[in-house]
Amino acid sequence: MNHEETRTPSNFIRNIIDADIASGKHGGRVATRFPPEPNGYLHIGHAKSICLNFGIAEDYHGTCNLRFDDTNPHKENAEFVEAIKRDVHWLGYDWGNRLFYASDYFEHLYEYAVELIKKDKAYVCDLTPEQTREYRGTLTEPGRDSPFRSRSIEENLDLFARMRAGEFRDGEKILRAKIDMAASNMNLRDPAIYRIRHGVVHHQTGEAWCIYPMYDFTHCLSDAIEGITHSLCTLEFEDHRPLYDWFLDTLDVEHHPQQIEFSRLELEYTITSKRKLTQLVDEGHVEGWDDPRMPTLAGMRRRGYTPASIRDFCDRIGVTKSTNNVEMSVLENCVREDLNQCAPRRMAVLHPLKVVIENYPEDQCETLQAANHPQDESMGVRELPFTRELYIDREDFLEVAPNKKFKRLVTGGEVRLRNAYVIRCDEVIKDGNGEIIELRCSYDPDTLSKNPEGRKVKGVIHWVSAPHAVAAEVRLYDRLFNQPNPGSDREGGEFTDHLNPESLLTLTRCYLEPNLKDAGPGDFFQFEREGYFCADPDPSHGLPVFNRTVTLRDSWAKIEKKGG
RNA sequence: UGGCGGAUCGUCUAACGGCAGGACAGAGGACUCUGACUCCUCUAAUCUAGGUUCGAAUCCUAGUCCGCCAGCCA
Repeated sequence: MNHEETRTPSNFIRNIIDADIASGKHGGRVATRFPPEPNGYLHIGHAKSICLNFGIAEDYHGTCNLRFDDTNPHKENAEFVEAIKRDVHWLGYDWGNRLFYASDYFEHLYEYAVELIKKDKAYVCDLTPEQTREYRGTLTEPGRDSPFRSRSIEENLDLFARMRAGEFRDGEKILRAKIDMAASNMNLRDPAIYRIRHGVVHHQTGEAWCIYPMYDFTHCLSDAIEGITHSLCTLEFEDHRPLYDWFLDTLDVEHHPQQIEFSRLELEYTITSKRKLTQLVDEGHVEGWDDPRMPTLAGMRRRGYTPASIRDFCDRIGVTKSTNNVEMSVLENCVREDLNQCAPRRMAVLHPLKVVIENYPEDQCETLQAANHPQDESMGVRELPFTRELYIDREDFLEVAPNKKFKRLVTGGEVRLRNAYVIRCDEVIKDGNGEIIELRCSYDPDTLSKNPEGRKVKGVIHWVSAPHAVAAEVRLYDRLFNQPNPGSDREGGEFTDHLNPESLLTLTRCYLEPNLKDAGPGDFFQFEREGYFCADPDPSHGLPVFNRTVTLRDSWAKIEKKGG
């Protein structure tokens, strides 16, 4: 196959859609929807669904609605609604004028419920929640009919109207679909479709309602009302499909969308359960929903992940029904690939070690030029001040080379200062504790943008001019959990037991090249030889803060590891 | 012990009865003023057992293992 332009690989859902279009089903129309409940922030798992639904709409010249599944006001709020809209937009998708709320349909849904009652397919039930559970039976035993199952249509109509009017307390009555208490599929054992909820203010409908429809009843009808053709959801709703179809077959609706289920994204070393993410925030294990260690879109944005890299990731992991556990390296590769192309290069010293160039004039300051990108000239150049006193990274100097492969600075050895001169280390200055505090070096004036005569200098290290350096705080992030599957509590432990205590390392004394002084929130860079970083919106103690998005691929670390 | 679903290189995924391919990871090498990037080479898979067929990852039969379901959550 040589369809290089075909970026989006095919999958079983697209195959179904292709077949539907070929057969003329839905008149060849494609309409999807992304239906989050506004009870938390969007995470990487939602990104998979967003890319799937909006991606299909784009490729098939169809539509994709953003619909808030807001039928449980108890857990939802307007802050989440706004955050979700912001994150979908940030990811690069636009719902145009197709923003909906399930609550837009509350009146319509109520009428459908009345229709169900009139068809003798729903009844008001007075059983307590405990009794309902007892009557439901178990996985292996059938349930028993509720004693209220045989109420007359007239009585049900009256009772349901009075439920709406607020005549009954929470839990006193529910409206149930009349299906089959002996069904092997538990969802069909007369599921609840309306419950009573007093005293909650719904973020959209306020106090207009005291009864709220359940998911199963709401979702299929919302899809039908919006003319959705393919209703894509995750695997745990597979058992609900017969119920989805039952409502649409029983009621008089114009469209009957097709529900198709795919497997949830599982990512190594992370969790994507909303309950658990909420717990991380509430218990203060992280700083908030947008903590750069969170797998939320808000967190990933703050961490420096680009929308393009997340979309690319979603393309690469594919869509199937099989259980999966995607390696972190796939995600990391996606950001590196994107950032490598578009991130300007800068120099930043994370663990400063003072270097004095003894043969460089004390009052001299040269302005050197450096490319913003080694492969992309269009990104231009920047200026770098070079002076007698510099900082290099402590990790780039060792008194004695540990092995022949070590290319950095050693006592008496030479190294190239990136974009500048070759220097030699002549003397090591230590404090009373034997700690190295300064290096005395000399430079070769004849090595600016050319190789030294008669010898080879293999190593190149980064540096900043001491008097020009911008002090900054740099935060190095590592995985939030130290277990590949922190969410699967096999041994009955809490998932928080697997939190990585070293997920955040804050460096408070870093020195950046002066060009970084004007970086604005969200600006991203490659700090050469260190990784990709982006400017955090909140300064710390007056210092600019940079977050490490991801390290560079590091083959030296592998060599070191093997050698040690 | 009920119902529904799943199983292909280490990981993710392709194949629609006809050469098991790609990506990530891993190994080796080339290049390099980033131990980055790029380039080249290599390693590596059809859950098991039968059957149908000229030919099976794909169809059939019987197993095995894994996931989901007993909210007035979604």
